[in-house]
Amino acid sequence: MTMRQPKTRIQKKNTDAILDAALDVFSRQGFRGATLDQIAKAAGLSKPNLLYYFPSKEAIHVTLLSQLMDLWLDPLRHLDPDGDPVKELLTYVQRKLEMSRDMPRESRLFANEILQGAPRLSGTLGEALKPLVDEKAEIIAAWVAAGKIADVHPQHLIFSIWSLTQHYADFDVQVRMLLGGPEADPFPEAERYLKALFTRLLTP
Amino acid sequence: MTMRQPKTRIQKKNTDAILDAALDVFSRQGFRGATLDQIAKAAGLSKPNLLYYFPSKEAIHVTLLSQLMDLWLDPLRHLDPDGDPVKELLTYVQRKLEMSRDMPRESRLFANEILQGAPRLSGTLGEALKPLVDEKAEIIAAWVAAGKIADVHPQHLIFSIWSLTQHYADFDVQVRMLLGGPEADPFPEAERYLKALFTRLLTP
DNA sequence: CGTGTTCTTGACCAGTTGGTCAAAAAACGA
DNA sequence: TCGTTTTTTGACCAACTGGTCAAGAACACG
Repeated sequence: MTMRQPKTRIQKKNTDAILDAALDVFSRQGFRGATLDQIAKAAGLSKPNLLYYFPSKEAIHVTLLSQLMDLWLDPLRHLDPDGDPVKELLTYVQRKLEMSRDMPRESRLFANEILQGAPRLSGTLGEALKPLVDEKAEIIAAWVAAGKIADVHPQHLIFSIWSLTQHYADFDVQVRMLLGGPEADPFPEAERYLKALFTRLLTP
Repeated sequence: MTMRQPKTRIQKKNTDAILDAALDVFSRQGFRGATLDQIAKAAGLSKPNLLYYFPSKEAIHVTLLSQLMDLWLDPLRHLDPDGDPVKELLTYVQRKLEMSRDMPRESRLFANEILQGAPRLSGTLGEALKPLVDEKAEIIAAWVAAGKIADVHPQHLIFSIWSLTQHYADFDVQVRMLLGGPEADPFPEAERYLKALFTRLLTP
């Protein structure tokens, strides 16, 4: 697997299977807790075959994380300084909540990495995340200054959106248990709750 | 180490050192990612000596978790149905935030366990956590019914308190990076922000 | 077809893992 | 003090870890 760009059908199929399986395993076990055997088994490949497509366990993890960062920050990028402030923020909350519902593994992968001190992510965090958050924090600060939303600390507002939405993915086991069984879907009520919360918080 | 109750000075000192070291390691690496060698080194003991005090790696982890649950739920137990509702809840928020500040390792240990699907905790979760949360959710529901706080979903309110406060421990690396450097203490501003948030959310 | 390339795998390796054990070293108690 | 108990450890083990390699199987294509 020295070639980079030209992917045959087989290459595409297998790298996808590997990354999907690795997402399963890494998101549950963390980097150190995951094993190549688990990933290989989940991908339906042999271990040497994994290492034909990726040079190392770490390479799989890094690939996963860098793909994730883009996806993960996308909703924040869409925060429009010219839109209606409260509506913009509520839309952001909802998008993030949908991501927790539809991509819980990605959320847990990210959480695991941060919990461990972000050893493989601190670079990206400073280069991709920080500038974006700074930029959006300024927009929020401008909204506050203009009296269009209530007086809130921009960064902490962003933290609260992240924590409240990602909680439903990362602590999913706990949430479902406390709401009385795995059959019930927590998300419709979560959406209502968060919408009310941020409406009351932000409306001037 | 067959005797259970009668702890000599040495036993107390060493089991404490082991549990403290294990908390460090488990909270960062998760159960599978942690090794007995890491724990032993951090505790200043040899690996066989660890296993003189605890029968297995899992036993150390289980001991930590069961000790933690008690501590962790303590602030919620203090929620007083006869107190002033908003004040009671704000006090709970503040206690939880203080725990994130003063016991971040415990918070991360818990987060790690839940992230992994709570394999070693699902029992305790159902037996200790669920009844307590059910009880306190009823108190909150009664406050809502009496019009003493705004109309919020009790369980989701509790989730939001947990997620918002624990975020400052679990995602500490990210928080500090985005606030501009590890030197600044995020907690004073976090306290102000959360107090305002829950005041606006709960005041009828 | 045939042949060159891509893909797959069984066997293997060195380092690490959780855990054992017997014997030595400390600490204790009379 | 000396014998007993508690504590500590070096040597060791089988299972597992990430990773290698050479050889075979499947595929592409003229």
